[in-house]
Amino acid sequence: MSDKQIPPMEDYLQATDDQPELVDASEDEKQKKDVGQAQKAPIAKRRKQDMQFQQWLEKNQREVLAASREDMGSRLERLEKISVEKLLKGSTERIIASPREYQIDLYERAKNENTIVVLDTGSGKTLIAALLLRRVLEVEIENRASGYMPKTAFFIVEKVALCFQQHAVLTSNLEFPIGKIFGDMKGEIGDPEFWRQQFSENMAFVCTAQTLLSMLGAGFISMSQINLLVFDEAHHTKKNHAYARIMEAYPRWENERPRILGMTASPVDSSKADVRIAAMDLEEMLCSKIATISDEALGGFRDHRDETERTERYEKLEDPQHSKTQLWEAISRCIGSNPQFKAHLGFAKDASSVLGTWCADRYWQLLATNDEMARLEAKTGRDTLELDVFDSDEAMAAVSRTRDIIRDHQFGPIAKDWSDLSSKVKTLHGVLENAFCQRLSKRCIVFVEQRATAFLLTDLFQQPEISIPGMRVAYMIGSNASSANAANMSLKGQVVSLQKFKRGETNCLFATSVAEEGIDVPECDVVIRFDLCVSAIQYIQSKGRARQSSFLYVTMVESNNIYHHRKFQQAKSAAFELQRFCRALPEDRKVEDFDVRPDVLKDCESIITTAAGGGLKLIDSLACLAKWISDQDYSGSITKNKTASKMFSRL
DNA sequence: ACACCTTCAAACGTTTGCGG
DNA sequence: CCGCAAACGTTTGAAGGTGT
Repeated sequence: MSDKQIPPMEDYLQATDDQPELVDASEDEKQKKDVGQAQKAPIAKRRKQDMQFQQWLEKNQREVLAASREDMGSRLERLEKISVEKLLKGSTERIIASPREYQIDLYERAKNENTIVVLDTGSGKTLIAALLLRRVLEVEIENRASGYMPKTAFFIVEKVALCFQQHAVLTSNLEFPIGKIFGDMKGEIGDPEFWRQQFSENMAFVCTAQTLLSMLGAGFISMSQINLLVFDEAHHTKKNHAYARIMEAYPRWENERPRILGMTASPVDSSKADVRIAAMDLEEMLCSKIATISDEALGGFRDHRDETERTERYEKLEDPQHSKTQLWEAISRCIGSNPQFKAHLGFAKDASSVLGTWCADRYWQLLATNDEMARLEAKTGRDTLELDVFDSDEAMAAVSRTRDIIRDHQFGPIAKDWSDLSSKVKTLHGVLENAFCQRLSKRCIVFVEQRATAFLLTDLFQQPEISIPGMRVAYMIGSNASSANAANMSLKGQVVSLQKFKRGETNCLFATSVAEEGIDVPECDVVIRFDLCVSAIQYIQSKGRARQSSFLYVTMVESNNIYHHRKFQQAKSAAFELQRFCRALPEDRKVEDFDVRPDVLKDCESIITTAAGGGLKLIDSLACLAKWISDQDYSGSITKNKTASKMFSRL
């Protein structure tokens, strides 16, 4: 394992010490990777290394220059090539210099007690966290100088992408060394030496919840060594979510405990329970008090806002049973029994109703051109392998027959009168046309429920028959490959398409719920909910997307559908209720010393205490045990965590 | 119960670039 | 010219949440 470590920097720095001032500290990591091969090299080789470094430097500078330029066109093809980290780095500016009054206000409160800050996305939650972090780290430096045990601050996020983003923001705003941890560091994780080094180098970390949890479990760090916990999107703290598990380790009754700052746009995200109870549960879980600000406090920042909220009605949709296309029938006859295609068939049937027959057929066309088809074919072969050979052949033949059907099918253009598009799509087209042609909107986000819908709509609005001048579409969806769908997007793909949207290369984004959290596009001034918005949090979050002075929020509701209307009204009133609750004075809902109800903490007691001092919960103990065994390395028979953990999970 | 969404980690596969 | 290793992408599995 030790031979896989990254070679030390010294060799390299010596070789290039003619230009040390050009070495930006934040680039160290990349450098190490780029020139990691630099070892004890003969002169000639060293010169070559120098040259490579020079080239790398130049390349890097070109990229930085390009990033700072507002020159879209020439960057278009480059964008895909730059690493995720680079992409995010170029887009952050220094924000800490100019805090607003309400931010100072909330910061003061967070300084004195555990707080959950409730603010709309885009109104600078991160800035409050940065202020608090700076303060805590300053105190920490003093403490360390007077000989106290060193402590570390953690900024906990939920997604890897946010980890990059927040790290970029924090490092560009604070002078302190901040590390970044997420699950991608395969070799280093589980190596105590690595962590010791990390802790000595950095005073704060941005990390995903999971990784912090495993660190706590393995005893690399304990709660007593932490001075600050910042939870991004804190409303996730519930049930057995990683946030909640971290909080289980939190010493609730001691004085010397980490300060907590939760940040969220809306403290609850369920629609069934009473919002007040849910919000109080959250306060209990996080041992914190909810704090927010009134509209007046937001002041001029929001006064000139001209919000319009509208509901668009569309004609009742066709029954999926009656709108099936001929192509669908043909394919269904062919592979209807293949479970691999069930999802596709189901979606296509719905699509023919919700989006229109043209889209439904188009779906198959896109599916066939994608590699998806080949994959499904291969999977069909694998799945049926154990069965009868005859069955297997039969299934494979059906798949390839389907391919032929799709290939031979005549895919016409969209009909002139749009009769093969659904009323919903036509309405959406009208709204978008209005937005881009008359309002001259800059950016628009359309939220949909399913990923394939986003994919299809993106394709649809690129068709010449229907496209709107000046509108450039893209889509953004999550990255679960396993769910059988033509549409897919890796983490990098998400970042790239979001960056393009921010920069204006695309100005209309079709997105699933991934985009509801975390992203922040200031220019965005139109938000459309294509599928019904079902819960209060969706309503708040998607409204919070936009913070342009004139801003349009459109919800699409089926006309004469009483259920839709009621659902929407419920979400709206819940959102209103929640707002009122948060703005009530804290005294009205005081949680006395966080007397935690027993049922909230019923299975929190730690059952094992490791030598390193980490309390283990039952849920983590198996993994830990498996790891310990794999560390022992019994003659290579059990070398992988997974093997061991599978063994134990059978017990 | 089920289908849908999300996440992370680990295991594979493929490309690319370098050195012998 | 060939072979190896790093980087990157893809697939799989397990977990969690939500809502009908």
